[in-house]
Amino acid sequence: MASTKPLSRPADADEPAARRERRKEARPGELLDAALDLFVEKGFAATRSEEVAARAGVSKGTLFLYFPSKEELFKAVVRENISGRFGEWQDEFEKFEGTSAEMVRYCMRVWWERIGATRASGITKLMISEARNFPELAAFYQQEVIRPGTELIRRILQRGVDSGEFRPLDVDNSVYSIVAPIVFLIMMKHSLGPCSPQDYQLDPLRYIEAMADNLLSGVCARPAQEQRR
Amino acid sequence: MASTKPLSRPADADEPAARRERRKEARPGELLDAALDLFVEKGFAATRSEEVAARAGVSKGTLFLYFPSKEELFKAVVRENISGRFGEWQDEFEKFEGTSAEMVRYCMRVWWERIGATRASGITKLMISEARNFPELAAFYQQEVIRPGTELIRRILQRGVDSGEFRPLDVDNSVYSIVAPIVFLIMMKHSLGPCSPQDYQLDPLRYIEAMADNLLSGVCARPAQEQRR
Amino acid sequence: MASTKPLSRPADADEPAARRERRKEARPGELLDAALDLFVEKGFAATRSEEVAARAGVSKGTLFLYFPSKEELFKAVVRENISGRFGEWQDEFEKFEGTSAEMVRYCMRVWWERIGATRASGITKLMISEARNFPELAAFYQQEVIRPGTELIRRILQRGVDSGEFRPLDVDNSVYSIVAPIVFLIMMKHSLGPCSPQDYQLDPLRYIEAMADNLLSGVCARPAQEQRR
Amino acid sequence: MASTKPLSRPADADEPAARRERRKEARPGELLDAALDLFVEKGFAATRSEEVAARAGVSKGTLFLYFPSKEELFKAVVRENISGRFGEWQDEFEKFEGTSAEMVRYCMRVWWERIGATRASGITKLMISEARNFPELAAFYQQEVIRPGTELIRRILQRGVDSGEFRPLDVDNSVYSIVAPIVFLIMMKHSLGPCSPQDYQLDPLRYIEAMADNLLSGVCARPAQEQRR
DNA sequence: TATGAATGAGCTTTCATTCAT
DNA sequence: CATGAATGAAAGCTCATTCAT
Repeated sequence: MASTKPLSRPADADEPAARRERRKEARPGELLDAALDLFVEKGFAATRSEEVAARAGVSKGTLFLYFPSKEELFKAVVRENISGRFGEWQDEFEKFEGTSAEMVRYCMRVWWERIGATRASGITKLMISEARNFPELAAFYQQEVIRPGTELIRRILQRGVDSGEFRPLDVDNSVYSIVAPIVFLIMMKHSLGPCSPQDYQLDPLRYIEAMADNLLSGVCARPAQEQRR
Repeated sequence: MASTKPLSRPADADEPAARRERRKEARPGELLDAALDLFVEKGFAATRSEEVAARAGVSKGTLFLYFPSKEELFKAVVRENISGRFGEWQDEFEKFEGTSAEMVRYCMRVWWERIGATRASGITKLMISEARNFPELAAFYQQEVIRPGTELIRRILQRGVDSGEFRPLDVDNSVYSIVAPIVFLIMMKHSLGPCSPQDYQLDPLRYIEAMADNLLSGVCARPAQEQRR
Repeated sequence: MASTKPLSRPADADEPAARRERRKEARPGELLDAALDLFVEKGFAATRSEEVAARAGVSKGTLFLYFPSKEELFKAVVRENISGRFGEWQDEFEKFEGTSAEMVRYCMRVWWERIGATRASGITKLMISEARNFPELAAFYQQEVIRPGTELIRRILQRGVDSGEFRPLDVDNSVYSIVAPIVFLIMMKHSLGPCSPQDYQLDPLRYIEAMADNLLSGVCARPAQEQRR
Repeated sequence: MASTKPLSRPADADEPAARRERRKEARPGELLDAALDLFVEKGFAATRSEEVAARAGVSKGTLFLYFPSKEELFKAVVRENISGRFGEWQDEFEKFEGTSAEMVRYCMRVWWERIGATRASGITKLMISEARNFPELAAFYQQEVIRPGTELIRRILQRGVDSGEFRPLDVDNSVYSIVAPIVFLIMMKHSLGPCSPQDYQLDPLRYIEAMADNLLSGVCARPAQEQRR
């Protein structure tokens, strides 16, 4: 999880010939990867550019060949990792055939698999830690991630309410019943988790299961329950 | 929220005479207050000690008179603001007479009033942002806050399960159905919130209400509902 | 001439008591002195800030305590050394009782004594070397030095022409018959002079004398000459 | 003045065929041209080798193919542009048939046409700005330019004195009555001139005329004047 | 030859920390 | 106790120079 070693370019098969070329094109990506890890781990200010370069396997100077400043590097890291997957998801959910409860479960699981479990999740921690220092970026993140993300979830909930599958909800706020557990999981993964004793580590899949169960069924016992799955 | 002046200790009626001496004794506290605000806002590394001193109304030198280093200042800030209120709360809940559902609601509301709405909430953001840079502090926080906090909540849930008021739960994970919304609210308050447009600001009390509703009753419609409040 | 050693503060009599205080007030001046010498000698870009600090007897950090950047230091050096002496000179010349020829001689000699022979003359070389890199400063220098300087000299010449003591002149250009030798002398003093063999060193007073003689009398022999002095 | 493109060698009729090869041989010259312009404009230290290469239309690497270092490039620029034309001029003046006054005028005009008005004049500014940083070069310049130049002018003056056309002069210093206006004109052209308002721009030919007039006839009115030209 | 990606010494600037007053 | 001038290690960034292609 957020390995501290330079990402080995996968299966670096390198016929000695074209190596230089391939490197050149890979450089920005390798630098962004290294920067993401370090920014997430230590924060923007505490990360030294030289360290980013070193982790990407290049020298200090090379970093500045591709990014004119540490701040621009930060911006690039954020932008790079916010490839709007929301459109794709939107489609997926529009075609979804199951119940809204299934959609909620599916949504949370899929999020974990495609974002939460990957390095991209670090961006969330990054943004939360640095938003006040980079208001323009925070606004960008708000636009590109938060707004479409909450909108997507709002629709899922609204669909359930409209169909009568869900009770009438304060939809605006209920969105966070899905978002908050997800964001919390990321925070654990990237900050306190690595510092916690074994018995406090979360098991992400079970965690998500429980969050979904509680959200859908509530914790209160019910007279007659058909309940989950 | 995050006032820019040292929080005047409440009702500091300031008879002009004794002010100087009182000030002197208040110094460390004023410094810790100023430091908390700044660390929360900008992070540890990006906060300059001179700014802390200035906000506390003293000179740079004075800061180092009370705290031998910026790192020690940070630790003091964290320690100072982790008042183990859990003992007191433990008592409160032990004497609590209502249903477990009421306890959950009460717990969340009380947390908001006594922590969430105050400057102390900044500590959470601080720890999440800086845990990796201060592992000892993270462990301390784990000990003093997370462990007793989750324990407290676990008991509430367990009580409900034992009494049959709650259905059988994955109690370990369900704790986070309460914790996550709370932590998420703090994060919003201290990082993205101040950068967000008006219509994305959370209304804390309604937010908590919705979180509690959803947690207790679930979002799925029920055959016969007596539901909330 | 532009000594390469730190200017020893003269007779540093320093009663041990007030030293810190006195230093503090002297710092900016000492730094400006050091910077002037080095900028004149090596040019702006080739002068390292640390060297300026060292020559002023302080550390690198201290320099930036008084001047926010190397460029601001440069500007301060130029401004500091352009104390508009032209007003004072204007008066002096207005009250001048002798012939216009005497005025020309006096003007050149006085310039040498009060500017040329002092460190202030370095500013001229500095501006000429760096004007293209600091157009705003060049404009400032144009305004504050060149314009009033040429104006002053133009009046002297015009006075001579008006009184019939001088022949009708192309006054606009003739101004440079006085300015050019002066500027040239500075250039020699600050650039090639220190690199030239002994026998090519100018003797400033004789040089000025010759320039004035030639300007006033011309080099061509005259039928009947009362000539110089 | 100081064109921003490599000066195309005159009449480079460019039959498309042979261009490539010719280019190759022209490389060093183009680099020297570009370097001269930039060194004159910005000084040695502030000129980036990449910019020199770019202006010469080649890559950074190519520059170092022809010149082993920036310093060597600088030296080459100076050497290249110090063509000892003095031999040729010497001959010209030896055969000169007119009066010594005419020689002085001719000398100044010719200098302007053949040096002053060309890019070669930049060398003077360059040497004056950088002499202290390149003492060996300064010595070289002294040898190759200053010494023969002043010698040449000294002979002109001495000829006039010997023939009785000029009055007895301090010949050593009087040389600078010719040199100083010339050098001053260059300085204006290359440093403050481009930063000055329109009305402070010199008209070189009139300027030279006035300098020569004043030098030959002096500014003082004469009883009977046969005067100039 | 020519290129331009890569390097790293070196420079400007910052800021935690010290200490004379 | 309190100050703030002074320090210098450390960080961001530049650019002359190298070298694989």
